[in-house]
Amino acid sequence: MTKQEKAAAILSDPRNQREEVQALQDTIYVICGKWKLPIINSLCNGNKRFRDIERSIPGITTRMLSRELKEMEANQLLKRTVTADTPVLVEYTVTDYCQSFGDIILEMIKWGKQHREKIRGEHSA
Amino acid sequence: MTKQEKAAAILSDPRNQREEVQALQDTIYVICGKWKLPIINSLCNGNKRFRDIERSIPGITTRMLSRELKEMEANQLLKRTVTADTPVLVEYTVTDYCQSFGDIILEMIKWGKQHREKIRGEHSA
DNA sequence: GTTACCAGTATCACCGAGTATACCAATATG
DNA sequence: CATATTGGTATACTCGGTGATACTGGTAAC
Repeated sequence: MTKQEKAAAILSDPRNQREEVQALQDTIYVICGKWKLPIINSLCNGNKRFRDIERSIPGITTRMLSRELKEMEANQLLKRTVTADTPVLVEYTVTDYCQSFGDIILEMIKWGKQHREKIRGEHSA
Repeated sequence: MTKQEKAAAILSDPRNQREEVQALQDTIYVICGKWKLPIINSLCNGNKRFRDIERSIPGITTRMLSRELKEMEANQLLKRTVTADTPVLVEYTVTDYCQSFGDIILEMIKWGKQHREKIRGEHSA
């Protein structure tokens, strides 16, 4: 069974749909919002400091970054570490738990690029 | 190169960050929203007619269904077919392209289930 | 001719996510 | 001293996704 066949099978099996849709909506709930995945992506790119993350995500405001970081920390998707030296240094890192998102992020990046190409190609055609 | 290595390589390449954020946000935009997945679910369950889909999704309004169907058609996630007979018959079906979303959906289902387990485990612990 | 179904549109309104902008306390540099 | 950076908060605002409700134009059965 190929991945595609498996996908097709799951998508067309009525008996599992409720559970599948529930799991999907759980995942969507966790990642929804405009900035959570870009933030995870930025952290995975090696950014740890608040301003570094902010600069690495075009268009985000300090307010939204602050809010999202707080919420994601509460959801155990990332860890906030303060080194008590002066000047105070704050570092954000993704948790192991968050790393399990890696596969999804890659698939979504892949799909997003393909999609952009596809839609653009057909508009110009 | 393993999947993990590939992931690490992609996630740690700073040059592609803007493009990746864009791709991510595109994908998020396409699947987020309250009704898109339930609609795909309904279509996969065999519903094709507007009123059938509407009835199969508790709480959706004709307005939202209409809007979402239009948008998803524009994103080529589904196809709208009109048989010109009287009375006019309109049928919606998911496209092959929508099936290409399968990989992401599978990853998200997998993660959602894991997440549910994790949360449950921690609350009972 | 009244009621009901189909495939939608049209208006009005709410509300929360997201934006813009300014500000704060601390540290550092010159 | 002035200015800049870090790690954020506070306040006010906008905007679009969503909801509620009503309506249209056609077909059809009773």
